[in-house]
Amino acid sequence: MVVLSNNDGCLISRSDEAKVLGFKMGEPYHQVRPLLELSRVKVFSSNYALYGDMSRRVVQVLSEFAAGVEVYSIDEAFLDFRGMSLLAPDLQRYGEQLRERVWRDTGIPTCVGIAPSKTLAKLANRLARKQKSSVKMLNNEADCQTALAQTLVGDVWGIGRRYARKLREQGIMTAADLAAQPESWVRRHLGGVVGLRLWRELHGQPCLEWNPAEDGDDEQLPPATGRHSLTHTRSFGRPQHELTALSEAVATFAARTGEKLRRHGLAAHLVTVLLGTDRYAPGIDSATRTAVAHLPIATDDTPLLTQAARRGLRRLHRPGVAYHRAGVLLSGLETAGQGQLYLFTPAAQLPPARPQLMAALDRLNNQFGRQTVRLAAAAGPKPAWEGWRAYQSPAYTTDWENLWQVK
DNA sequence: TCTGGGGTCCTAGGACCC
DNA sequence: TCTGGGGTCCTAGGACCC
Repeated sequence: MVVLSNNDGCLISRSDEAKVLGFKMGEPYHQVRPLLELSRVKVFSSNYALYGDMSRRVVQVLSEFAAGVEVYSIDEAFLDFRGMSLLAPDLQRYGEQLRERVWRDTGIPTCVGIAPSKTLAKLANRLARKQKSSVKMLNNEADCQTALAQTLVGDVWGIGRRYARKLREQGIMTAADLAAQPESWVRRHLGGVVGLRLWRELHGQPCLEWNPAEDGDDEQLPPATGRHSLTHTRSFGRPQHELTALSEAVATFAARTGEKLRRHGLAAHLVTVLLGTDRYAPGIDSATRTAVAHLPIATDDTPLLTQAARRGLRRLHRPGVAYHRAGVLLSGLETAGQGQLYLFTPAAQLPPARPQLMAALDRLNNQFGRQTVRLAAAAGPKPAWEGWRAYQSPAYTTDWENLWQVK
């Protein structure tokens, strides 16, 4: 079985059998499609509503096992065991219990890595998965050394393809080799302070921030370091030239960013529009061009965001150019309703804030489906630029139509 | 017809300011 | 030989993560 990226573009997830058959992560679907059919591999479009909901359920279980849970990605979380008085053997057992509970309540298999730093915990988790032991603990010098020696340098969290190659060229093959380098060398060759943090983390010295889940049924958490930006971008099903179509796309994307903003209780000062040509066309100085609009006061109001985004688009758009991708990026984020007051402009002249209207909009769209109510500037149900999703599985846990079927 | 999307952090050059 | 120094903003790009 394989799962495809948005627009059914690339292979982004593969079962063990598909891996054995030689299908690679990130391979373009259209290139391997005949081979997939020949091998009778089941193909699925990605289904983020389903994954998001299952992820939420797993996190719910995790939060019963530690005071602090940091949701790092859709399928990973850090648990804060500081201050817990469990001794090593009990900690191991605790990890196993956690895993059993997640399995029982969600049917999702997990692995647990326990270590003094995030980077070492990731490394331990990886070994747990490889060694089929499900829980791996690194709580003394000897175990850490063994684990580092068993890990290729490219498999360390924070070492990507480029750094891995560079390190290998220097004869640094394993995480242990990297940890053995002098600090100054690491600082010089591995992106400055970024590399330094990584190196210290490998030595069991926590250097990465603890960012607990913002979630918050009851907030007694440290100040949210929060996110700095929020985007919605899409590749088009086919290239778009016309300002009208692009404008509809950008308005639709702006509305999505507005929804995300309100869900997180944030407001944005800066609205960036991105417009991209064909990334794969040879020779063209392709790439993405951007335009930024500054809002006088931070807002989470969809009409204002849309207006700003469309203004930016008009500045970017060149007639006759084939655009393959567009997006809206919001930055300069702050907590909604806690913004700087405006000194010189009388309140009556400020852009209108319509929290109730936005709340009503979100309620309707949550209840009756995305885009049930939208701005006229946004695109209708089947826009020309929308891509494919040919093999979508049902979102059983979130889609009320499917819930009825299950009944 | 055809190659994902959402993030973070860091660096650099050009245009501009005083 | 020799060209000020300290800023900001904008845009772009490189590295990494999932």
